[in-house]
Amino acid sequence: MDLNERKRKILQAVIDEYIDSAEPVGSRAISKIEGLGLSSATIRNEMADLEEMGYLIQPHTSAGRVPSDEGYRFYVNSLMSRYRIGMEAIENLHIELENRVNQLDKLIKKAGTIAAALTDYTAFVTTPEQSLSKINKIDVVDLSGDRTLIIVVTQDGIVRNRILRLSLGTENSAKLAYILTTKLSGLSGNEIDFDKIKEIEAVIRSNMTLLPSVLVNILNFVYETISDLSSQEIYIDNAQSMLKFPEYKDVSKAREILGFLENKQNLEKLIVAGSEDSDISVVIGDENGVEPLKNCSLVTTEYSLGDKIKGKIGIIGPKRMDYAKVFASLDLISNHLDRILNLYRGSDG
Amino acid sequence: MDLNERKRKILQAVIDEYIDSAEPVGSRAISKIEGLGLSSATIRNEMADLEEMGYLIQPHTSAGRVPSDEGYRFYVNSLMSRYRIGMEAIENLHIELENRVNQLDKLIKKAGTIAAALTDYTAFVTTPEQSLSKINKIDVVDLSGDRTLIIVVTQDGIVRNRILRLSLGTENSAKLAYILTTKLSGLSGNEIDFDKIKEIEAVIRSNMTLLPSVLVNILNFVYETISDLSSQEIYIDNAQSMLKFPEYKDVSKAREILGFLENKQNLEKLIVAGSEDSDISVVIGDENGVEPLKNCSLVTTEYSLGDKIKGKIGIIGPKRMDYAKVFASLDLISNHLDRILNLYRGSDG
DNA sequence: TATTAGCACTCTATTTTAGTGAGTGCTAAT
DNA sequence: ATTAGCACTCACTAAAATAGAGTGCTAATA
Repeated sequence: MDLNERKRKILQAVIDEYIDSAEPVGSRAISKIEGLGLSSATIRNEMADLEEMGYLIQPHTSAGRVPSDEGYRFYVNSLMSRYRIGMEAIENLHIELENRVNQLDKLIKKAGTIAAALTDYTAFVTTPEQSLSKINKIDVVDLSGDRTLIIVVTQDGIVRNRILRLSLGTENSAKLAYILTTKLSGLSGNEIDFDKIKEIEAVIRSNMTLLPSVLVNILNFVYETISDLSSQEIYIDNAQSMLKFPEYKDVSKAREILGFLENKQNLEKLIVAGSEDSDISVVIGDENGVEPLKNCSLVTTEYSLGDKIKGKIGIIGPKRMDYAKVFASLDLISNHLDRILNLYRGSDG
Repeated sequence: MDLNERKRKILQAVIDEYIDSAEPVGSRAISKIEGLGLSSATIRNEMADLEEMGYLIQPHTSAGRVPSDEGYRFYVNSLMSRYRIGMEAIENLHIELENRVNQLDKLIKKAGTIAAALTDYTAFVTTPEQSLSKINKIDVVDLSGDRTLIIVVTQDGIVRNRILRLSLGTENSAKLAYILTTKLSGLSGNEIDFDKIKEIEAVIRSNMTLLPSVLVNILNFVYETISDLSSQEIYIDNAQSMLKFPEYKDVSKAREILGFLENKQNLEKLIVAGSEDSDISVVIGDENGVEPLKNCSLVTTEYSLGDKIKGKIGIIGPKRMDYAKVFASLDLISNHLDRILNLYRGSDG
């Protein structure tokens, strides 16, 4: 069923107003808005229609209207006006991000912080999913105190390391590093399987003398360290901003949400839920399927590092969040991030 | 001024009770406690004395008593009874920490999580302060897309890296790595000064042909990466537990605290404040000098990695926290952490 | 026919009032 | 020195009164 122009305008006005005030919106407030020129009585009739259509909800008989999830959905898809981010903010973003460009993890984290600052909502970022990242080099360093450090470097500049509790000696370490690098470089984490490991084992056997138990130990560690490549971190920023919304003035609700956000597993579930193939994905209320966040919305977008390696950045906030602003901010940041990350890969900067 | 045995018992009872209930404690409640055998009237007299001495406070005329900061201080220093942690919890701790032993950062983080779980308060951990950590090796890796990765490894197994946006080629990278390692290994971050850098510059000049601007760039990056060694991370765990205490049922207060805890600079200030030379340090209320946390207490202890490299682990909670439990938990964890970290350095594990 | 003014009605939120009870300090008795 | 007894204080709660925002419906109007 289609909405005529007037109904659209009214719906938009109601949602805009509700996003601003968090209070049920009455007909009088809408009738006062410039450019409509309708009396409150007319608005009342229209609002009754919009309620019947499922876009608005009346909390109780003598209250104003509040948008339903469908209302928000319609608003996001077809109604809301674009938000323009100030030049100053863009300038700042530029400076802040450029500053960090030489430390990947910190860059990602910073992007989250900026998203939070720009929107004033809770932001999250995931580190890039690196299971497709190709190995560039493996280093083995002999440490003091009978420990050996294994370092895996990918072509994208990701570094992962683990400490092995045994000593190989400098020479053996170097030899091992050479063998591992030769056999594994150019491969991505998920191309390394049991056969590959067996192959490496054979090469090591024929070039070095190691106790079998030590060898198994080493291979295990190498495998684990490579597996680390596909482990994603999720950072949350500005979580406490949730507390400022009247919808969570009930501390127990706030606690539920913050507790949820503090747990990495929960976030993983949530962020998967937020996946869609469009550029920016919006999950409104119940759609995320996560009980504690049923009154929250989730806006997510992707950034990419190289060809296939992608991470996510997004905003979590109350359903009545300022979608336009959030969209604009995420768009800006993810584009910026893409550009910076690709500068890396392109010509010298 | 000294407290007689009876006053001490009463003060302890009042604080124990208040820690439990968060409500002002009345004379009747104390008189009912086993083993004292005093009427409420007597208790009232004693409590009036304790108030005069500054250990208790009466929120208003007809209310019970609440401990003052001095009261807590006395309680912590001389009154409270020891807390015994269950065998099961110790067992768990053991398992959880052993599991992580091969990834230093994650181990530290995990220790914080366990501290939070054990006490049910907010925990923090700092990564070890590494400015005294000696450099073991410096690696230079030529990446795809005209980028070069510089990796610094310390003898303790700390790895720091940065990406440099220019290409040196494989051969030059190897040469550079060799020179840097030779010149810098065995030195700690704060032993590397301008003269040292000049010295390295000369060596590179005479062994490699690089554009002067490129060379400066490289040296800069090496220096920055080494400086990273002394940058400490601070992790917070279970922050949202603050919300469950009645003292923060006012959301705006809770927000103030959580906002404070989310900011790294704030934490740094706070944790410095928590420094004392004793084994476990306790900062009660105002003592920390930080406005938003004036109703919180801070219990901090140190763990050490190697000889001089130390980090901190601690608990933040309401002033009426269960100090005995927190002490016992931190003690347990820091000892455990020390043991694990020293296993690393001692003989094979 | 679409819009609007007017009005009775509904329901929440705020303020007011009264009442309850935990706790105190003081005094006098033990 | 301790305690029973009592008058008094003050926060908290429940109930009652009030205010006010908003609705739906009807009848008048353009």
